[in-house]
Formats: sequence, structure tokens, C-alpha cells
Amino acid sequence: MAKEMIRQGGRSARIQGEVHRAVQDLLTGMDRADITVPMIAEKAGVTPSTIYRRWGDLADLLADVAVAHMRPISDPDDTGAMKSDLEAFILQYAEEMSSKVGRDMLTDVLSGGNTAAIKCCGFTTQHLETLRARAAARGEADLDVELAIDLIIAPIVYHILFGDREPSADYCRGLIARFLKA
Amino acid sequence: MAKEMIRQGGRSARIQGEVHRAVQDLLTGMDRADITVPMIAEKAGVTPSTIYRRWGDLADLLADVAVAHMRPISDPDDTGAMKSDLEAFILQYAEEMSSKVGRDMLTDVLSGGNTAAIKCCGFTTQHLETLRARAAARGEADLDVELAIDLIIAPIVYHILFGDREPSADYCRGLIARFLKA
DNA sequence: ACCTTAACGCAAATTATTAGCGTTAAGGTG
DNA sequence: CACCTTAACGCTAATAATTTGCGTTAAGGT
Repeated sequence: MAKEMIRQGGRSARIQGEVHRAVQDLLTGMDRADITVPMIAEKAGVTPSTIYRRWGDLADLLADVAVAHMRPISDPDDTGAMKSDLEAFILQYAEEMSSKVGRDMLTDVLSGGNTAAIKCCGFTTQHLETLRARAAARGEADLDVELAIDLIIAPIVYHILFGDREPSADYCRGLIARFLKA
Repeated sequence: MAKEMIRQGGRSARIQGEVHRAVQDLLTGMDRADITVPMIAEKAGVTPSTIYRRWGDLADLLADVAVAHMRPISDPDDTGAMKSDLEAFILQYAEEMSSKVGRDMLTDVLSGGNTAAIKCCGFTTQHLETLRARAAARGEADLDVELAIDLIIAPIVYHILFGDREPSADYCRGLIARFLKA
């Protein structure tokens, strides 16, 4: 049989869910430097070897969990206008990511296999595309997604990661204003 | 004695140097996922426990080495004008950081203790400050360092880290042009 | 020259990771 | 539905990494 397939249903999916939940449980209550694979395995009710075989190592598992947690469950709020849509989305994004757990999720994603980072980045792009489609449907001015990433998202993420400045609401609004003028 | 001091000279400094060199040697030739502390210890001629006691764990050691390697040894080239100074510095920065070793250095810095990230970020700011002082001495227009970070550095770093786009020379020149117009 | 103690080496104890092998169950096929 | 193939799992033994206790070396000061 030439085609390799990945099992989705039943046991395999249940174990993935339990491991993910165990990791998230542990993350809320201890530093990630103290988390170990055997610890996760016990909490999830599986053997450590299962985790090693499936995820490779702790960094990849943490990246996988972070990506799953960042995956959007719903579209950003529709506030009626592009400017307010953008502001609502960006402020929530900055708020979530600048917390300790948010910052840790980002570094987990970046430390894991490079596919994790691309996925994560794709979620952000996708949200912005949604806003763009909405703006177009309303007949508003076009929203340049790449420009929004360069002018708004990138500075916010940079300051969160390098810790040289707090991405306050006012700061974010300033970035948005700069973007809208461009 | 109330004052705790950190030893600087002699043996301690020599060991730090040998460990750093061992890490850099290993990094050029294998994936960081395969590098272990005992491996580094053997190459450096020290016992593993020394490394564990001094750096805590592999992530902190790698962050320390990355920061040491990013520490500027000289000021950016003086090309005679602010625009060309900036372009020369940015293109070299993007070139260095977008390679595999550069991207890995960045993630190492971000994964290590949070002081590493701030230091790393400080080096970039410091270079830009140098360019700013030069421009001022020449009587050119003022260079806004914070703005340069938001408009030029942040997008470059973002795309390197998340891998959604290659920071080509043309792309970087576009960022610089946008910055100079602002 | 002498004293104090940070930093190291060595080795034993603990803990994490890998690998072999038998078992379970997903997903397809007759 | 019964059957087959094999991905994914559990268990366990072997290997490797990390932590810890304790004696030794040598910075840096008196």
C-alpha cells in the first residue's frame, strides 16, 4: 500500500486531547522550565513513550499545544466599520499575547518545528483577511493585510518578545492610526 | 561579608570562554535539537556538572552564547550619509539574521531567561543610536530610533521568526523608504 | 603570606529518554 | 459482518541526561 495515512478517530484522538489538556493544566500553575514529559504523561494517563513517539520532544509538544490553543474558534467581532473592527481585534490580540502565558505561547511556537510558526502566523493573517472581506463587502477602502502585519502586528510582537516596551492600548491605537494614514 | 561577588579572572573566565567556543563549534555542524550538555562539556574539557551549576540548563546556555555572539564588536560602517548608513546596517542585519544560524540565535535568545532578549534588543538600539548621533553631527535630519525599530526592524524580525516571507534586500529597502517618508 | 569562599571536579543517586517487542484497535476489503 | 493490515499504544529494559553531596582548587581580599 503506497498511501500512508494518519489515524484520526477514536483512541488516537482521545489521547491527543488528554495530553493537550494535561499540558494546559500544568502550564497554569508552574514554570515551563519545570514541566517534564513523564509529568505530563502521568496527568494524561498515558505512558511517556507514547508522547516521545508521537511528538518527538517537549519543545514540539508545547508548540503543538500552543498552536492548538491559538487556533481561532470564531471570527473577530463585527463592529460595523473597518476601523473599529481593526481596533477591537488588535487590542484583544495585544492583550492576550502580552500576558505571561501569551508570551510563553509565542516562544513555544517559535522553538517548535518551523511548521508551528507558519501556522500561528497564518491564523493572524486569516483574521485580517476576514476583516478585509468585510470591509470590501461594506464598500469601504481596501485593507492591505501585508501592510497591517508590517505596521501593526510586527511591532507589537517584537516588543512582547524582546520585552523592551509594553504594548499599551494607546501604543496600539497609534500603530493603527499610522497604518490607516498609509 | 555582606557583598556577594562574581569571580571574573583566571579559571572562571577561561572556562566560560571554552564552553562558549565549544557551543559555537557544535552549532556549526549539527542541529541544536541534537546538542546535549555532556557533549558540550566533553568538547570544552569540563565536567557537565560545572555547566549545569553555572548556566542552569541548555536553553540558558544557548541564550548566553547567542547574546555574546550578537554583541557588536565594532560600530556600523560610516558611509557618509544617514540614508546609506541605515541601508548598509539594515541589509547586513537582515542578511545575518535570516540565515538558519541567525534565526536559531534569535529563538535561543527568546527561549532563554528574559534578560537575554532585552540585551539582544539593546544591541540593535545601540547601533541605531550610533547612526543617530552621526546624523546629528553631520547636521542631517533627526533619526527616530523607536520609529526605526517599529517600521524596519520589527517587520524584518517578524518575518524571519514566523517564516512567512523572505526579507529580501528589495523588501528591506522598501521598509527604509517608508521609514524615511514618515 | 594567609584566609575566606566561589567555582570546580568527581562520583553516586536520581530522573529522563530511547528502543525492543508484544498488544490493541482504526480503517479498509471481500 | 468477519477478516486483514498496520498505525499507535503499553510495558520494560537499556541508555543517557540531570541533580546532589562532598572534597579540592584558586580568586580576591586582608
